[in-house]
Amino acid sequence: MRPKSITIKDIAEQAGVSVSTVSYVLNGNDKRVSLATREKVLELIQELNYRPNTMARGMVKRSTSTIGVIISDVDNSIFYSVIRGVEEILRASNYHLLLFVAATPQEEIQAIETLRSLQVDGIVFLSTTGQYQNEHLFALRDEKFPFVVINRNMGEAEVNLVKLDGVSMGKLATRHLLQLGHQKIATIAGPIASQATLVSALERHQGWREALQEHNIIPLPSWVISCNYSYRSGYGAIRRLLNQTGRGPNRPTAIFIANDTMAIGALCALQELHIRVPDDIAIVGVGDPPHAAYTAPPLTVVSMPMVEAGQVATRILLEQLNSPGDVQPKQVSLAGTLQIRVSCGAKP
Amino acid sequence: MRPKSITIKDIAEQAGVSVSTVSYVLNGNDKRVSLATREKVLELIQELNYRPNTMARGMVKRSTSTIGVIISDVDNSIFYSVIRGVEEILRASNYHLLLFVAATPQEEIQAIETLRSLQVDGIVFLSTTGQYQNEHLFALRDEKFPFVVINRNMGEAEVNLVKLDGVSMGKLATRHLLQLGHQKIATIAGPIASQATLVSALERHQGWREALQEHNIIPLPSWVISCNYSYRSGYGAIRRLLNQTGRGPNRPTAIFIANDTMAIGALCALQELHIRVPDDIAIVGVGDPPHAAYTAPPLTVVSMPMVEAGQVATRILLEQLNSPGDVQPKQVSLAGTLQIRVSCGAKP
DNA sequence: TTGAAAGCGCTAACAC
DNA sequence: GTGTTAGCGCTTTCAA
Repeated sequence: MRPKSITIKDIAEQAGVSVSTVSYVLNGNDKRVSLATREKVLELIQELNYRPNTMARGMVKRSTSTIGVIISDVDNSIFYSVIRGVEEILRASNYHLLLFVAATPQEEIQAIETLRSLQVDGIVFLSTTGQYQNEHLFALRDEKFPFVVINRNMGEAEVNLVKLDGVSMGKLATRHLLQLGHQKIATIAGPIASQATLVSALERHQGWREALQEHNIIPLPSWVISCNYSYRSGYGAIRRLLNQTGRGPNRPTAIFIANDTMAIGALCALQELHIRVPDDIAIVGVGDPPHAAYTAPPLTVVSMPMVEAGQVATRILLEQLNSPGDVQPKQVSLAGTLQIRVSCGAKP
Repeated sequence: MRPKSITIKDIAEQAGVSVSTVSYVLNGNDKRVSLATREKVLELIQELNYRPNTMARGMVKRSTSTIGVIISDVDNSIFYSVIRGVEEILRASNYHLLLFVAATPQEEIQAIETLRSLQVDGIVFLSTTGQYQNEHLFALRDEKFPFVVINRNMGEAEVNLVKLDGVSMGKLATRHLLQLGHQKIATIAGPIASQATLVSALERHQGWREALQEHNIIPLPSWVISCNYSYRSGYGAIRRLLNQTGRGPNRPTAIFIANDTMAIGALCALQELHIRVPDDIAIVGVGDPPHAAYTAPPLTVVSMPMVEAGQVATRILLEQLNSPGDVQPKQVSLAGTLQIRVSCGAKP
């Protein structure tokens, strides 16, 4: 219980006017108030260092200018990129950001409840990857509670959605390799064949395949190593790949690696085997953590526009909040950008 | 303006009781309410999916169970570590986190105002590094508004403060080198001599010096390169160092580098010069970003307990919030931890 | 141009 | 045990 602070009533009394008058000047209902009173009130506000109580205002306006952000994982550099985007837009619109971390569906449900208790105007969901339960999101939608989802597989559901287009990323990366003259392009894929198949992995893999197709290249089965996005799996993938392809003519001259973590693992394995990158083999990854520029050699990657994802999602949300009637759910797909560094041998 | 939701009044009517009764069961004033009514009320709450309005409650209780976190920079991996710590503790206490980014003093002042308008119960300030204006924090303190500051130079001011002990970090790192038998230990320092001198840099440097002293080693002036914490400066420092020391007996066999970014720059420069790490020269840094484990070779560093910093800060704040009278400001100093990897040649 | 008063959803002192 | 009621700080209709 913090101490009683100075209120609209205080300044009304001191100014010798009614609270409604003060409220008018506070809310820029300027035409209603005479210049004289307005000035007096403004002065008092300054002097007494009055600070409007957003909550009290929120009670009557039934809006807090606050939106909740629920993230599934703090330990991921994509988070702060997204948060940055969200924060930027929110700040520009005088909205505020209530941050929750929810690693499990139960926690997420709890976070939603709490956020709604706190009367947030909307929610942004940010998922890193993985499977999700979505029933509670469908419930939100049915209640017409405004929210938008970033990077989450919602099936065919009609909700506001910002997705990162894995197909185009895989394609972009692979095309780069093709343009550099590579023909035998292997891939270290994410979970595309296990019980824990991920849409992102499937999409990126598909992009690789399509790019090859564009050049009429039929990939050998031995060029594909299916992993699980982890460092270790990327590390191990190199030996598996080399074993499968042998040293003969089937040996790939380049590898498309479906995420950054595996790419760094692969880099390490290659170094241990004294296989030089990019001289002996070219490497391109997906995802651009801050350190990708500082690996040895610096990784060429397709970076994901996470800041933009945060921005777009937030804009969609605010737009909906400021639209009177029902709004059609928006779905936005964001493509990646090639960051040419050293690991493919191209000049940046 | 979101739609009117179901309120305590609704459920009171349906249950045929008064709002206060509902309020009693809501607030666990259980002894007051007969089992029968309580059950009925609880049932209705379930059924109607009633969700208490935290703001309305906050108005009367004059507490929102929300604390603000103001960070100076999103693009920093220490940020999410701290946030994680803060969030953990808050969640465990049923507090909520309102996040603001404020890169300049003006933005910070603005953020504080907004946060107070939002009636947060307290504020955690997280600074990455750099100079700060502190007047507005002193003002906060004078108003007895609860807050705690992480990693910020507050002079002698008596405020809640969590600091990262740079001296012990420098000492820890340098001692490791000494224990490995190094005698000629150079340092790439942060800004210790420029117009933008940083306390953290001074402290870490001091730690280096003290560790050498413990072994009665008098460092040569040529062993010290003063930089600015940036990648580029770390990169450039290597040539400067080598030029200063020459190839003779003064040439150091190890370097203590005052932050991770410079360490990675140095690593890169050394690689280009074909100086092997750790064989030709050992490297130890301060600060442990996620990728330090994946550099070539993996960096041995003194890591800073940022998650813990967030936890400690939050605990201090919550403690103060739950103490009736005035509380003595707490100052906590956190030491680093040695993460032994490859760049010093020691076995992990 | 200004003010009185109702009400936003909830808590808690007090009365019954 | 339960209800009445006075706020918490603010906005906004309606009347003056």
